[in-house]
Amino acid sequence: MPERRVTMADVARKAGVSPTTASFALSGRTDMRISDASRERVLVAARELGYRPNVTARSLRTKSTQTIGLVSDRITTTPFAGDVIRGALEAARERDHLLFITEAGGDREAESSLVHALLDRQVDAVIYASMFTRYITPPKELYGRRVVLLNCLAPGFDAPSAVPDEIEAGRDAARALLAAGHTEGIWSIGGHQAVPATPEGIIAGNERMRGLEEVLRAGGARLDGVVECDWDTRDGHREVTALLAAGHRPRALVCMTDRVSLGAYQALGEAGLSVPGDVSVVSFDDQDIASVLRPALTTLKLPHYQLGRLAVELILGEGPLEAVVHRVPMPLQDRASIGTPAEG
Amino acid sequence: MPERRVTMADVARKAGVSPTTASFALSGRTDMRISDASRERVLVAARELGYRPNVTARSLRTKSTQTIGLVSDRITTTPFAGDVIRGALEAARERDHLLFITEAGGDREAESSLVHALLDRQVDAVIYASMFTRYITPPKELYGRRVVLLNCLAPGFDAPSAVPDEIEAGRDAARALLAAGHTEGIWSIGGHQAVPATPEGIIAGNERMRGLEEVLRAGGARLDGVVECDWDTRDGHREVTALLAAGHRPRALVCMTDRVSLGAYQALGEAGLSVPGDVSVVSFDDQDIASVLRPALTTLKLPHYQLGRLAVELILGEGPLEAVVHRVPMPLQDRASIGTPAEG
DNA sequence: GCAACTTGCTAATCCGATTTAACAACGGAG
DNA sequence: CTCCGTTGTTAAATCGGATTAGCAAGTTGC
Repeated sequence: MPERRVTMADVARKAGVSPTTASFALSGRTDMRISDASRERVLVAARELGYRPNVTARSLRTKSTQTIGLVSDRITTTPFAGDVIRGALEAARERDHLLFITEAGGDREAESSLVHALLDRQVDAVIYASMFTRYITPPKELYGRRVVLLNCLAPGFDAPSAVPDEIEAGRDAARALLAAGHTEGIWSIGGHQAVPATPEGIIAGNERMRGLEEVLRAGGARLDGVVECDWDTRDGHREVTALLAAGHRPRALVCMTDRVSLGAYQALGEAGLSVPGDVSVVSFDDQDIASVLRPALTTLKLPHYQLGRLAVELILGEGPLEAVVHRVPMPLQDRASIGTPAEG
Repeated sequence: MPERRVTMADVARKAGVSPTTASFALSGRTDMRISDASRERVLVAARELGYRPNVTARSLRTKSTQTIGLVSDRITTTPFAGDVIRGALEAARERDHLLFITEAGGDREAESSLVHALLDRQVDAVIYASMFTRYITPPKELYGRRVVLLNCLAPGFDAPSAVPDEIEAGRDAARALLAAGHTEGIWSIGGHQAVPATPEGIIAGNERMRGLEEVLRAGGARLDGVVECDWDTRDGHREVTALLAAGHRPRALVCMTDRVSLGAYQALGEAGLSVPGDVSVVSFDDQDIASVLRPALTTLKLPHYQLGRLAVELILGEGPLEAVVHRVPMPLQDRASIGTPAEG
């Protein structure tokens, strides 16, 4: 049976001082004068009794619970976004904070009620997270609170955002292709996701394409074509198959996700084309499959761990939060799917 | 700025009653006599003021925080185990509870300090979770507390466990093969994981193999061989390649994980063998790739969502927890990788 | 008509800390 | 020998609820 917890009163009694003195000694405040002797006695008593402060009781007075709430749509669900949680968890632990994780499944009402549940428990701050980068409107309960937006943007809402630097990732994809000598026969599979399954999901597509085209153009190259489609394996397979069937002979594919790349690999394989011998592939996201495909996929990694970590670091930083957009680099995972262009 | 929260005292004042009456009216207790008129006035006042009880303050008195802690080694990290979190989250939400998620990375000291951090915050109960099924020793801080073990077993520790029913899964794999007509040329790739990267990680392997062999034998079939190896893509690829090179001609592979299956697919493909025309494949886990491979992989799903949900349901159930092992079924995801045995 | 209940409500206390205000004891200045 | 400031300590209030004990007023019993 969990025996009664040791309270500060127990410590004070054992040390032969008042609870007030014990409190000051334990909190180590210097503005209240406690003799070294008393302080020592309290500390020893606390150690011997295995005293641990009751955070709940403390926070009733201080208002601070050393606790952060994280509200997401479905962030824990997506296969690799667990990294967001891990980054946030580690950063929180380094600072002796705990995280409430919640998931609203995209339901506004659930979102509100979860935020209430968090506020009822006196969380110090809230991280509002999205599964994919998009514009959002935070629930009204969050206005005026200490908030950081993770993987989403809310213009007009006074809070910092942490998002992947998709534009620079697009540029890096182009640079990797140019460096290997690619200047023509370059196709984008997935494009801007202009007709996406998710109407808000256009940030990643637009920004990746913008960076890609900018650097390609500056390097004297260009895109032969952009295939607009959804971003799943099936789409990649279908569209690349169609592309080849239409008589095109691409030298390099820029696939907008690793899942699209997998579909592209399958379609190329079925057509007897090899990667990267016949066709180079560069991708985005760095999901699990990327490193396991044959050949291993060169891709720009979504910095989930860093995003989670940054969100916590921002929220636990000193001073007021400023409505700044923090763009986190997407590192190039340089593997084996880019080669020199195949001969005519 | 977040204006001062509405307290029960505010509600009482507005309703013209004492805080005591307000408390009773709001908590809806029937053992204290409150007139319908007063109750109604309090409820209206609370609604108009948007009153929400301060859970922190309440729990100081009641000891219950409506909060559960989850301690895991690295559960948020593994690609698909986010489902565990989701299951737990949903079950908790249905019961108006919130979850503290923590991750100790396998470090005993970190584990202890996290459990302390949870207890300091007065969590009602703790779920101790493992990434893969294994035997564990819970940190001593958990003894005598309300605990459920998720995906792990601790003989002698007085708490229920929720684990996948690996034995039955092994049986189901065998049944699926038998049903398709396979009786010979059956190989296990991965085996018991008798020399595993993780010395504790033998439960899944042993139990899957046990169920598999039991039903195969009862069905008049048997295993031609068991290839003991680690359970990753690379291992599957290497071992199946070696198997074929040694002149064996398997009709069905039982791969111990989907990653092993992916490796097997690659090796079979390179050898010009087709799935399931030449070789059938049945697998375990049902990771993301399983449904996306070509042909889609028939596999026994690790019931992560159900495990998470069950753990919470157990912990929030009435009465004392009993040290029972709950085996959660692993449903067969019947896809396209099993066919009738190839001729001679 | 008075004791014994019932009904409806509230004052006071508690939970475990933090924090404010005040109070002894002592030393030095004048 | 006072007066004042310093030092070390503590009583009491506070945070926002839950709970216990008790108190008026109205009802019933005989």
